[in-house]
Parts: sequence; structure tokens; C-alpha cells
Amino acid sequence: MARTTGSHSEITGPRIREAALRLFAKHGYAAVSMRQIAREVGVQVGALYNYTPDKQALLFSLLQGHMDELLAAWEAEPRGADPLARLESFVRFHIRFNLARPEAIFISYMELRNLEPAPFAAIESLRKTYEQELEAILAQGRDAGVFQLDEPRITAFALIAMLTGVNTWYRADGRLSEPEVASLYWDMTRRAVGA
Amino acid sequence: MARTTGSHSEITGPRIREAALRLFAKHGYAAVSMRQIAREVGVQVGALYNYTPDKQALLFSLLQGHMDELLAAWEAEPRGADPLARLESFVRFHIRFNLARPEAIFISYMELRNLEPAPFAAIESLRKTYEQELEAILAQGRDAGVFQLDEPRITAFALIAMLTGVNTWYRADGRLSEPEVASLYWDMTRRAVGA
DNA sequence: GTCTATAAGGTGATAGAC
DNA sequence: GTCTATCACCTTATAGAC
Repeated sequence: MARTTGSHSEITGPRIREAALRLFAKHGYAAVSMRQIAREVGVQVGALYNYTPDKQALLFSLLQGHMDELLAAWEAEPRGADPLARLESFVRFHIRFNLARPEAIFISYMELRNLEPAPFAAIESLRKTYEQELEAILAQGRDAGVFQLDEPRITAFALIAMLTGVNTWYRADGRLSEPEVASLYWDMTRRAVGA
Repeated sequence: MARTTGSHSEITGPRIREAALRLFAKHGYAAVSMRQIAREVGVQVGALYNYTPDKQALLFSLLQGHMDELLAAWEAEPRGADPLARLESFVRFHIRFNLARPEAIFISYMELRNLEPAPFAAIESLRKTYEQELEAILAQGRDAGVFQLDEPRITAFALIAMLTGVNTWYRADGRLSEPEVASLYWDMTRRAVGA
């Protein structure tokens, strides 16, 4: 299993991130050792420290990368002009994006508490930005008289929790396809906001 | 800080469980050591093993105790005769019960993966029993023509995820009281099921 | 039931050779 | 950039004294 010595920075870096993501999601950040990550990648533990100053920075980098990707993907998503169409875009986008990255979603919810206050606040801020995207859609729809709701912020929390929950039970080889699931959740969402 | 030697089984046992629950919820099961728990309780680490065969059994016992309490409390909950009233009972019960035990709820969702297959399956089975209580209400309402929904099981997953999400943002000293929050979620639930 | 001491092994991180 | 070797420390769990 010993590897030859040499320079592999272009592939080792991503491989470390992939292994860490998979292991953190499966066993939890605290339960995974740097040695385990190194073994998975096929390098010795000392080599990891060429790519991260410490274990926590590796976790932070994964979480931040995920949130950046989420916000960029939503930014790039085609969306309808009116609040109802935008809400449907958000629901379908959220489910599609989350089901494509179950491991990143998992650690984003579970491992935040392993960050020090400053990195924690940085990730929380990105999450809040995303939540506010939905909150804004809800507030616009309410102001336009399309949605019946009193608390856009709380409704946004409730809907995001509901939508993210898909990841806990959905199986790609299950009875329902992803678009079918998205349509079910869109029906519930539409009704929940009184549209 | 040294304690006198002596027999304290009636108080040490519960104190170990309380300390473990609090620490597991705050830092995560894997990140908490038996020494930390012992320090919190005010005993030496060896004494813990009079109350649990090992660390994992302590986690299992906490999770099982929580699920038993949940099922017993729902069993004892007064509930309406028709599906709509029963659904409202469930929603208000779930929010009230969860907000009263944030730490137990937290570890029930986060630390399940730290159990071996057999204990894991035992807790999953209890959770499934609870989910089926809601699923049955939804199916009854659909059959009675009171609810509009095609998938009682998936609707149950969606609603439980939504309701459990309250724990992530609710603060007792916040703007909204617990009954007000419950009413907001009941409005969304009622509409989501097409009642 | 609680203590102290210890076994046996894992931890994150670093230094210096190549 | 990767390796080996190592530091200083922490881990779960147990044995035997009290």
C-alpha cells in the first residue's frame, strides 16, 4: 500500500476534500481521525498538512465551499417573474440541489457546532443569506396578495426544514422519482402558503 | 473538589444521564469523553462503569428513554375524535414536547449513527412507530375526504421535519410565545394537507 | 459504590530527511 | 510534496484496594 514519493498537489488536494467529506458525513467530524483521511487518500498523515493548517480548517473549507456553491447555483437558477413561480423555482431547486449532495448537506447541518465562533458565524451568515432569499419571495407574495401568511421569516424556516427533510428518506432506487417528489413537496408548499 | 468515598447510587445514576445528555447535545457524542462526564458529575471515571457497561450503551439508554417517553406522552395525550382534530392535537403535542426537551431531540437526530446496527435498529423502530401515528391520522383524513393528499407517508415525513425544525430557531425569550408558534405551524399544516 | 493506578492504544500536529 | 519518526497528550475500559 506504500506510495512512491513525489509531487501530486493537483490531485491530492481534491482527494483529501472528497475523503474528508465522505468520512465526516458517515462517522461525524469528531469521530474521524486525520490518519483515517490519509489512509483513504493513500498518503501518510503528515502530507495532509500541506493542504490544511489543521483539521478544523478542513471542515470549515468544506462547509464554506458548499455554501458558496449553493448560493451561486441559486443565483444562476432561472426563476419566474411572479412570486408563485419564484416559489416553485425555489422548492424544485432546493430539492434537486440537496439530493445531489447528501453528504455536504448532512455535514452542513450536523458539524457546524465543531467550528470555533468566528468560522461558525461565517457559515451561519451564508446560511442566513440563503434563507432570506426564500423569505423575500414569501414577503413579496404576501404583499401582492398571492400568499396568505403572517410571518415570512418563520414560514421560510418551516418550508426549508420540510424540504431539507427529503434527504433523510429519499432513495434514488425508490418508488418515486426526484421530479415526482419535488411535485409532491411543491403541492404541499403551495397550499401551506395559501396560494 | 474531591468527593468522599461512599455509596450514592440513587443520585449518581440520574446525574450521569443528565450530564451525558447535556454534553452529548452540546459537543457531540464522539467529542465527549467519559472523563468529561465524570468531572461534570463529580466522580472519578471508573465510577461511571457502575452505571453503564460502556459509553455507547449510555447513549443508547438516553435515546431509548427519550423515545419511550415520547410514545408514552403521545399515548396519554387527549386527542380529538375526527382526523382534523387529531391532526391538530399531534401538531401542538409535537411542538410542545420537542421544545421542552431540546437536548434529547438534538441527540436523537444527530447521534443515531454512533450506534451499532442492533441498537440503531431498535431506536429506528420506535421512531417509525411515532411516524406511523401521524401517517395513520393523515390516511384516515384522506379516506374520510377531509384531507387532500396522495401520499400519507411522505406527507408525514414532510410535516414531522417541518415541526421538528422549530427547535432550531425558537427562543423562549423571543417575540412569539410557544402557543403562538404552535398556531402558526398548525395553520401551515392544515393548509398543507388541504383541510 | 467509589477510588487510584494502569493497560493498551489512538489523537492532532510537527521536524527534518529526501 | 511526501515520507518517517516522534512529541505530548488523551482515550475507553478494567483491576483491585477500601
